[in-house]
Amino acid sequence: MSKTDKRDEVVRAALELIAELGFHGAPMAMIAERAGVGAGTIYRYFENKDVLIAELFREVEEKIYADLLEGYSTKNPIRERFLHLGTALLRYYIANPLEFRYLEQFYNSPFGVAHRRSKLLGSKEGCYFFRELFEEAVSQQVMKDLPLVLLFDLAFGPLFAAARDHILGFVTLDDLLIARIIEACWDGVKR
Amino acid sequence: MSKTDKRDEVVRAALELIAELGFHGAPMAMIAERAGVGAGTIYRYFENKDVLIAELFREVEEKIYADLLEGYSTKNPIRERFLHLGTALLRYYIANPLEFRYLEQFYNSPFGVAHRRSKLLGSKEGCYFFRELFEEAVSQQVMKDLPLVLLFDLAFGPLFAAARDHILGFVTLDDLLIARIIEACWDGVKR
Amino acid sequence: MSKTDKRDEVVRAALELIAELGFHGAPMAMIAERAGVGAGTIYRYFENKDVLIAELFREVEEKIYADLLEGYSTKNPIRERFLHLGTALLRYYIANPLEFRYLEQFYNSPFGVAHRRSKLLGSKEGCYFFRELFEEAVSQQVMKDLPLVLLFDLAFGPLFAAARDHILGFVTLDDLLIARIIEACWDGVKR
Amino acid sequence: MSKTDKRDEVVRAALELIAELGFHGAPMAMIAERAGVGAGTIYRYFENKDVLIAELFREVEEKIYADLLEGYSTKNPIRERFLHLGTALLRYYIANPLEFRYLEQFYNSPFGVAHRRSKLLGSKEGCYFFRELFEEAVSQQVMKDLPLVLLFDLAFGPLFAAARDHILGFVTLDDLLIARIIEACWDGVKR
DNA sequence: GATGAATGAGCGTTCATTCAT
DNA sequence: CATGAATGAACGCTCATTCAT
Repeated sequence: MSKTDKRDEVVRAALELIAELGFHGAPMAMIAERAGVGAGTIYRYFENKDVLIAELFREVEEKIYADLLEGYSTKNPIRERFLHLGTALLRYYIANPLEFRYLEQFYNSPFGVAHRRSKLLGSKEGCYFFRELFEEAVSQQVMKDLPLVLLFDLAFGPLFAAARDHILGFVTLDDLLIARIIEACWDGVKR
Repeated sequence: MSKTDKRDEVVRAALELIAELGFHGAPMAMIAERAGVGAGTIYRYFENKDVLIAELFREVEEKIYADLLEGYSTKNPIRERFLHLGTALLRYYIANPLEFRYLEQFYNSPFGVAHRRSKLLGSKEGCYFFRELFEEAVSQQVMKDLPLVLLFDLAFGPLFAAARDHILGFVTLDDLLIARIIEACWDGVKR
Repeated sequence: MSKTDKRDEVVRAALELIAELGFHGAPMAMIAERAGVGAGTIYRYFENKDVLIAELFREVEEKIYADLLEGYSTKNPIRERFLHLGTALLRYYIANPLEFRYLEQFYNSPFGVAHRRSKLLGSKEGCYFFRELFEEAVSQQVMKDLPLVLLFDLAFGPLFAAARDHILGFVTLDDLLIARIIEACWDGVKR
Repeated sequence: MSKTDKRDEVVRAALELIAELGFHGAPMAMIAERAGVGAGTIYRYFENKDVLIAELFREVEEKIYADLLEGYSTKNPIRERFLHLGTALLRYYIANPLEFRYLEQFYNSPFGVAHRRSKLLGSKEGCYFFRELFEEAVSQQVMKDLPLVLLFDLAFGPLFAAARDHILGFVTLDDLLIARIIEACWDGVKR
């Protein structure tokens, strides 16, 4: 097993266990066991548990952004771009329920609040395209004239909630439902 | 201090501390101290910490439902009823940030998932009026023809997100903004 | 067993084990076991291991100072007072080898250095009578005109070393030898 | 880097780090890094950490003895020889504070006790000249008629203490003070 | 009933040592 | 030979829960 393999196993195990059990339900020893490594090994790759959690978040976020941008073009009309991003995001969550539940854990924690704060205040790149799209949409009077934060809430609040309900088995989202949900999100933000 | 007083003090202390510090940041001993009772006393009223957490949730939920129903009449038009409930809920969250943050903690935990499951599958009363309203709205073709769960997501996802952003200081919601958010939620669910 | 009893048991166990095995050879769990209490119990009385170590030092020091001052009078001639203190100190160490070895551990550690520093710079009371005696002796030209620190080194360096050698069994100190050692210490500092 | 070079680098690094941080503050990995070798490499030269510690002590001691004997002649008068050795030793400590602090760590540890025991009981060579000098001094009635161990304590206890206080910055020893300290040590042991 | 001292399993983390490369 | 990634026992410490008072 190569060096990178061990690291990846730790990341995978942490994702699985934290998604299932939460940060506090997933002790380092359990993560190590699931990863098939010694407890001390984790600390070769991650300074401590917090760093592991933050790094795992970064990796998940990166994967998602890469996925969202596939086939995304700023030349398309705003509505189309919105539908593209929304659909891709919801699909991604549904296809990767562990990652989704991990994100839930992360956002709902001191890490998440700090992250959200720095993303809003500073110019945390990565999701620049969301901000770009929404600012353009507002300036062109295609979206409601509301603070960006609230537009995000209107657009992604339902999306996140729907993904969760699908993953928990409260509803089963097929292509049609996905499309209708994203349309409804658009209805919420559009002028 | 009467028996009921002690119990209430424990509930209040638990709400404050868990809202501020999370379940894991609020040890029983700390709750006891804040409540002004002995650590063992909590166990006279609540079998264990999980039960305290669940019971506290029940009380918060009850208070909220009572608040929402003030001035609510099933005789009013559907849209008006929706706006009433949404506005009241958002206002409640903003006015009671500790309770809101407690709910966040609760929903984002194994408790929350179990609770949501039992509410959807069984017919957990309490929020019957939401279900009534939405079912009526769907059957009268005023709302989109989507599963109830998704309509809830569309309606309350943004609301919850907006409340969180206000409480975290990312935006400041005044009466006008609140009205516009609830209108936007309506845009999301309406046909 | 009363509250104080447990605390005392912890102190006694810590003294024994640290004296025998050093700070690092005496884990908290071992101290707890020797004291006949649970591991967590120690933390009711001492915030952490460092505090336990420091507090234990304080108690030992206090006991020693009390012992030294028995029968000590500043009205006696300087030489007599010196012999009194030196003899009492050496006797104390010999009679309380665990405490002596604990002090050794303590002085030879970051704690000890910090303590020594604050004692020399600030006016850490407790051993004021040593300083008083030596300063008086210097000003009356009975002791060598050297910095106080060095006079302490000349007086107590041999004393400490002799106590250690007795405790380790390299020599057996009886009353006569004790007297001759203290005389020799006096020879070292006297003018 | 030759085999011997690596070994020497390990010894040097261990000296530095243990002197600064103590045995427990200087992990093998840290020593390896400072020495510029792999962690496993240390174990080629030293069976384990204890052996490294003991070996390092032996080397330091050897260096010191070599230094002391420079210009030392058994033909000189006893007092002069005493002053020579004492002065050279104190100067050595002051000029090599890392080695001094290492010795402190070593003496104050199970190693030190064992070493001292074997040196007194067996006839650990190396410092034979100290023993020779003192035995001669006693038999010629120049030194007090005390067990050898105690004479060592009287002579070197203050010396060691003074070196420590200089290194910790509690006093600054210049040539004059050094001379006076060694004189005072002589006062302590002389008849 | 009410208390809070006591408990000990369990946590995150370290580090001397090993061994495949 | 030399390496350093891997190990896992052991550490200091926390906290939900119990129970003698």
